Amino acid sequence: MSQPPRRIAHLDMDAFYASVELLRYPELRGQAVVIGGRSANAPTLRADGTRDYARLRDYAGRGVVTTSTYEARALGVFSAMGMMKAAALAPDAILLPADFDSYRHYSRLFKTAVAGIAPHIEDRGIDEIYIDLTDHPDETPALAQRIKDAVRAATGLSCSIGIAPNKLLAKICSDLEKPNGMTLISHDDVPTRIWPLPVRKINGIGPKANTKLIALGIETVGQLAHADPKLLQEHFGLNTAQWLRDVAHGVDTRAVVTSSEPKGISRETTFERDLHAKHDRAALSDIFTRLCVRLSEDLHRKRYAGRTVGIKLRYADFHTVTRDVTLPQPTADAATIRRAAGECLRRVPLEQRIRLLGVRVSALTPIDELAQARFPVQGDLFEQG
DNA sequence: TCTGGGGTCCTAGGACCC
DNA sequence: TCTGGGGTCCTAGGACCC
Repeated sequence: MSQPPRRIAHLDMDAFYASVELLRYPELRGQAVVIGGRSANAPTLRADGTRDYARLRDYAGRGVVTTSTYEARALGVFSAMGMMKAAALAPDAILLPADFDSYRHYSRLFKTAVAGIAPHIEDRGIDEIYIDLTDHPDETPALAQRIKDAVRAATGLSCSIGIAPNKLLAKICSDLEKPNGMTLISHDDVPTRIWPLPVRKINGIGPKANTKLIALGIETVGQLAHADPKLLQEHFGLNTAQWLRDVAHGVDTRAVVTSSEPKGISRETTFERDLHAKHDRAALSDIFTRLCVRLSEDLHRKRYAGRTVGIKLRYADFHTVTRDVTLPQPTADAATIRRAAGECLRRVPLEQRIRLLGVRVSALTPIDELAQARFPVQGDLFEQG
């Protein structure tokens, strides 16, 4: 029994953070604008009422580009690029600090607007969603346009939509005609529309796999589709090789998942300058404690407790280590997290300077479920004793 | 001019239990 | 006196995504 093809949309907001900033500062429209860095760069108001914006060239210190306008991208400035490199490429670009509260606000607005039309939504972060339109009565192009119009009406922002028989293809499609794009493909379009694309366009093929594939002479999705299965298996293992072949043929059976529980909650920070465990002991200890307190606050706000407490350390040479410990009972308490994380820290080499410290709680349980389970659990303990 | 912060999933080895 | 497989939990690291 073959299923009728599904109708899956991927909706991606166009240059989301930068576009939200342009709503607030419309005079910047058409200019190269970069969001990122540490938050000392907010525009200041001059006496005559005009704004004084920081320029990328004025930036000094650590940090990466969070996002940029299409004008900045034309100058070679993209997400995740180091700020100093971006400043070398586009010294005159406007620099704005990220304002995540504002982005979350617009995120809620656009998701609510879509849900009013098609409620079967999978959240994929602040600026993108999958929508299962299979059971929606409307015709596809009109429906996609309706969704785009609703997002625009709710936020003033444009988005790009890809609609395809599965999430893999919908995701690739939403990127094909950005910004303000709408791309519909069927499975039959895979050879003409997908095979010419570089393998890196596939969600799940990152920098490492890309480099390996290119070394094997595989640059396009079509070449991947026709690659020798044994060759792929030798270099990627059985599971990944099978997955690579499936995605190259546009095959993806993953469902649109409308709700999920978080697996872990974490806080981390990269220092302004690298710190040494002995030399900067007090400063490090202070940062460590503050991370634990903020993590505890996050856990309480989201109503989760976790049994596994872990740390992450990044050394000056960027080498990263993690340690974790599992407690007998879930916790959200700052002092308990701090103690457990402190134990983890003692199991890690501390000769080299450190650039990043992080704390994480995983193996989560909702606090409300915990409250109901607590008494029976303690009863069991008493019976043993 | 070195590379943020928040996540998910996968792999792999060892402990431990049946 | 040595030897099974399977299952689950814990820990560490890595790739990847937004």
